[in-house]
Amino acid sequence: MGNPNRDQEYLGKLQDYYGNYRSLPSYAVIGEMLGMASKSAVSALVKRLILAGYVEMTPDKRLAPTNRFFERELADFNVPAGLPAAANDAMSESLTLDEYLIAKPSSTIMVRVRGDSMMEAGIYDGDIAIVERRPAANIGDIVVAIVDNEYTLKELAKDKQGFVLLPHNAAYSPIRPEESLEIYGVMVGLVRKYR
Amino acid sequence: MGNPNRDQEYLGKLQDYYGNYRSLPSYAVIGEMLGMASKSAVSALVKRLILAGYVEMTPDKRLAPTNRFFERELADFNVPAGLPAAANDAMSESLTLDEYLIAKPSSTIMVRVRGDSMMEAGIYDGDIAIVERRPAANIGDIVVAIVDNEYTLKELAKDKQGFVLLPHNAAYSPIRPEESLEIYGVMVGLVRKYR
DNA sequence: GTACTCACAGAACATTCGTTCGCCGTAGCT
DNA sequence: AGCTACGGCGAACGAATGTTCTGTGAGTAC
Repeated sequence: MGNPNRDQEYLGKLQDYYGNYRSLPSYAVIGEMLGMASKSAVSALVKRLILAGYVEMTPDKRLAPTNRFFERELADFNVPAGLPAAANDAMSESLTLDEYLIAKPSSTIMVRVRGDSMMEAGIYDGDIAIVERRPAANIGDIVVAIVDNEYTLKELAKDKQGFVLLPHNAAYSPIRPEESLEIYGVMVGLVRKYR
Repeated sequence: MGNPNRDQEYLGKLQDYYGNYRSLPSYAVIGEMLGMASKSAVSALVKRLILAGYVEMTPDKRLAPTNRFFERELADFNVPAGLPAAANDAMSESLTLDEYLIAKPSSTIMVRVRGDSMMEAGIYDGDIAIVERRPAANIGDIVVAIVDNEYTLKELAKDKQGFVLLPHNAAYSPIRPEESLEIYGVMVGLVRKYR
C-alpha cells in the first residue's frame, strides 16, 4: 500500500473529531486515534498540516483549525461535471454557519427584518440580519441606526449636507436625521429561511 | 460593585476568543484574559459554565464548547424603545443558525451561488444557498436542477407545455428542459456575508 | 454586631503536555 | 547493488497543564 497522501486520511479523522467536539485533542490522543504509537510522529504530522495550511497555532500555542480546515464543506456551482456532492457527502457539520457569520459573538445580535425598505438590496421582510454592535460605521455599510427612538436598517451614506440613511426601495425616500444619528450596529450577515 | 451575572461577561469573552481561534485557551490564559490572577478561580468558573451547559469536557478531558455556547438571541425590530439586547424578553428566542437553517444535516449541502440570474429574488452572486438534497420539488420552490450537465438555481414552475425553470432577472429567459429535468435539491435557506 | 456565602488569590502537587534526538524500516531513485 | 528521503518508533526532558487546599475580602441575611 503506497501512501502518497496518507495525511489526507489523517486530516479527515481530525475533521471528524473536530466535528464532534469542536476542539482538537492532544498529540497523545491524536496518535491513538490515527494508530500512531509515538507522539513524535504526531508532531511531524502536525508540522506538515501547518505547512499545508490546515491548522495553526494560536498565540497561546494551542492547536487550532484554519479556514482551509473546513474547506470541503463548500461546493462551488460551476464545477462543470464534478458533482458538488462528490467530495463531501460525508458532510459532517464542521463549519458551522455560526462560526462563518459571527466573528465577535459577544457583540453580535440577530435581528428579524421588518418591512420591504431594503428589498432592492436583497434584504426581505422576515430575513434575519446579523448585526455587530458598534458605535461607528463606514459609508456604504448597511447599518442599524436609531432615529427618533426607532430602529431602522438602512445604508449609511453621506452627501454635502451630512449623513443620510438610504433605503433600497424606490418607494421610500432617504432619511436625513434631524438632530442626531446613532449607529446601533453594522450588518455583517444575512440569513433567510424558505418554507 | 454588585455582580449578579459577571459570568455572562466572562462567557462573552470566551465566545470572542473562540470566534477568533476556533479553540479554547488554557486556564492560565483564560485567567489572564478575564483579569483573574489564579487558575483556581478559572477552575471554579469553568465548573459553573459546565453546569450552565455552555461548555463541556471531551472524553479526553479537554474543554470544548457545547451547542448552547453558540446560541444567539433573536430580537425583533419594531420593539419601539426596548433594547434588542434585553436579556430575557419573551419575544426573543435563542438559537444557533445551524439549527435554524439545517433540518437534515446529512442531506443538506451548501452551495455558493454564481451569477445574477436570481437577483430579483434576493439571491445574489456570492451568497450561499442551503440546499436540501431531494429528487422532487413543488411548484414554486427554488431548486438546484441539472440541465444539460450543468447545475442551475432557478424557480420550478409549470405551464401547459410542462416544467419550466424560471430565473428571477428580467435579463434572462426561462429554461425549458428539452429532454429531462433532474432535481438535485431544494433551496431551504440563504446565507450572505458582508465585508 | 455575627454568621454565612461566594468569587477569587496564592501556592503546592502529580499529571500531562509537546519537543527533541537517535534509530529503524520501507519506497524510490540511480 | 547502494543511497537518500521520509514516516514512524521509543525514550527522555523541561515546561505547562489542571486539581486541590487554605486564606481573604466583599456582600448579604439575621
